Amino acid sequence: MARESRTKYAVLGMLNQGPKCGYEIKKELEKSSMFFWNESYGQIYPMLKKLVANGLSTLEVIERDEQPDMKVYTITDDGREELERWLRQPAEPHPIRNEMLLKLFFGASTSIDMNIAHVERLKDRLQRQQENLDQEREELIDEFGEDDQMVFFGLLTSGYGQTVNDALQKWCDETLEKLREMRS
Amino acid sequence: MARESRTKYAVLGMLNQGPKCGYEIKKELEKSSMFFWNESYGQIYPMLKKLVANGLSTLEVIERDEQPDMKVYTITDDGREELERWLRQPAEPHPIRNEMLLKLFFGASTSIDMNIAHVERLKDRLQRQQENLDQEREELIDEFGEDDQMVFFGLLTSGYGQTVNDALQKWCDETLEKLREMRS
DNA sequence: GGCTACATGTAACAAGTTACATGATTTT
DNA sequence: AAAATCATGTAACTTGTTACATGTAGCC
Repeated sequence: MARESRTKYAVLGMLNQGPKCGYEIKKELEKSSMFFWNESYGQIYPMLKKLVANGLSTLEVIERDEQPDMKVYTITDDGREELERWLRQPAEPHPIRNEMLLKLFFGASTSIDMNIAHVERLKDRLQRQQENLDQEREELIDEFGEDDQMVFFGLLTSGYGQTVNDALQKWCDETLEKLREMRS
Repeated sequence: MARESRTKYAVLGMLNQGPKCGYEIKKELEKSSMFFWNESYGQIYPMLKKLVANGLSTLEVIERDEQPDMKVYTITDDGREELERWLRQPAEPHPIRNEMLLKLFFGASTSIDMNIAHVERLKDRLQRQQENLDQEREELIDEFGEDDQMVFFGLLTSGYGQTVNDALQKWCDETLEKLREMRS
């Protein structure tokens, strides 16, 4: 996609939290509290190499016997500057694709039960996400305390997720009711 | 992206609402009430050609003097079957990328005012979207009435948007308050 | 014995955006 | 006179996913 990639900033931002290897970055992004971003290994590893080539990160190779080398990346001052420059820029809204809503929108072409099933699956996913979000919020506070700068912002984005999650669970319930009414 | 494309079903679904040309499909998808999906011309036009080649749509060329031909596509029974087969399949959650939240998450690396500006821009966008959503909901009901099958499902997806929009406006207000407290 | 976690990477491929080309008509 | 809307399309390009390759260590 010709849309300019944000992978660089996602990775720089992660490294700015502290030195990490590619695997750790991926693990972080897979947490429920990072619901708003994702990157694949196919993006992360080449980007890390590129960051070092451009002086935005340094690399320390940790050799471990019998296990593959671990590559720990550390952000440089230039890297931090690049990150901060991006942070000052307004965010561009990314186009959305929600398959569940697309199916529901065309729902007149299938049975009510099919539509109900789509909404129920969403509700299940929301409930699981909510539990994970709650758990990770607690872990975050336990580990760093509430006054930590990073925790403060983590709680803001986590709160966004919780807000949307709550609202959507209600929408699911209301929608399921309307669909069940339709059926009878 | 190796992830299987849903463009085919988005286009088929649109054609199922009635015969349309590529331009009209794009216009429909640009409406605020279609916030949950997007396609570019670069996807739509080649897909329409492919649908005809696969017998999922027929094509009628309307010649107009001095203006370029208009190509009106009509879904076939095979196309309708293909759409219905997809509607019966569970929806896969699409990965999300929200640049604004990524910036806020890394917010400790910039000034509070920058973070406030990000949230304020989101709030503006939400307000505009809300107005459009309200307007389009009214137009939909005025044009087809509340009992129409298509309208029923359109109102469900529109309601999803309104629910999230409401919740997010509240989140913006709360977040702005927290950020302003931080500043002092 | 098999599964999961740890750890790095790449190549092939698919998907999707943007910019361009073309040109009439309608609105501002 | 300029800008937007109507209308079709493609080529170049970027982005991003998936599948694969490789191997250890620890757990059930």
